[in-house]
Amino acid sequence: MPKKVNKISRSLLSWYDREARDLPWRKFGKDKQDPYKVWISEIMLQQTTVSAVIPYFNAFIKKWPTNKELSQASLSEIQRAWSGLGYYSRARNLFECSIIINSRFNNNFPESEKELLKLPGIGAYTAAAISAIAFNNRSVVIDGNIKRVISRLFLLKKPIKSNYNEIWRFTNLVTPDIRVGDFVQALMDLGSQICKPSKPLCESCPLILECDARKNNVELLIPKRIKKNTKPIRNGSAFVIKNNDCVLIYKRKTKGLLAGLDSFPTFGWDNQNDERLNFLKSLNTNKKISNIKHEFTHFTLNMEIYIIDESIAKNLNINIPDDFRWIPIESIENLSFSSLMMKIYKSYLNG
DNA sequence: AAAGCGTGGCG
DNA sequence: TCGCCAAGCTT
Repeated sequence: MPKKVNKISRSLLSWYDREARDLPWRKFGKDKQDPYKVWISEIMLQQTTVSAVIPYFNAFIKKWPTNKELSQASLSEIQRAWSGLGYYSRARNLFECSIIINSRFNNNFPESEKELLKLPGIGAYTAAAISAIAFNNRSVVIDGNIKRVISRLFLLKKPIKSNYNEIWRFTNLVTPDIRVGDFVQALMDLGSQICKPSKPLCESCPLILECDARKNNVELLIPKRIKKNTKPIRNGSAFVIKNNDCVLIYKRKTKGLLAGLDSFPTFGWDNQNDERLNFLKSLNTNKKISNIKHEFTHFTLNMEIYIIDESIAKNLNINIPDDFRWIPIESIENLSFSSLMMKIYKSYLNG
């Protein structure tokens, strides 16, 4: 086993030296890692593809090159920079974390996994990843890719969801004492480029001779997958309410779905029971312009889009809450819109 | 501890 | 088309 373990880390690192992707947050060789950039990239990459992250990362770093500058930004600015990327609580936690790093750590990230784990938005994976990649500590890093790679290398048959301890033991076993940051990134690169879930490119894999799943011809059966339940369908209504070339916008509640983001007034789909939106019930909904379908992780949304133009709005006896804002149409791109809201806006433009 | 939380791409 | 998937965290 020690021989196999040694071979794995050496083969993988030499593969990484040849094949590593040149990603904007990566430094190679003797270049020093910037913990701030490692942190931003790791938060953005949570459940998010590399190709989706790259443009957001570049814009983000351009706007806030250091933690000091980020900590002096406003939450809404950061939410706007996050607009469209998804999982928006990440932006809120990122800001809170930035303030802590500024005020308590003088803008220097703590180097230990244990300290990193205490920070908002940083869980087991991210703490280990920052520790390994930014500071080259020998942390055991486990993400979705690594779970799959390790399960195949050692023929671990239990579903990865219920096999954390065993996967940790084997990952610990293969993690080298040097070049830890390169090693964990190599494992993740291998998982995403070669040891893919459905069509692994075993013939190109530097670890093909060490892989127990491959030896037994079961690489496609590992890790074992559990089929998900079918997604429920929800229905809702969204309202583009016009007044003098402005549209009515409000900020969503600070907890739950699309928390704290700007939004058109909507109704009936998100379990928020926001009493500020009660006035929508008295609106005439005869003027529907379109339907929109939008997929969330855990439900499918069918949204009906209505236009309420000023001639109609004027004659209605509605009380619009104080914290709603009339936003000029042309400055709508300055808002922190989710992709759903952007979809509604585009539907309105085409409607 | 299981559920909630986004989005866009892909086969 | 539509289910699956992608460098998880929080409660």
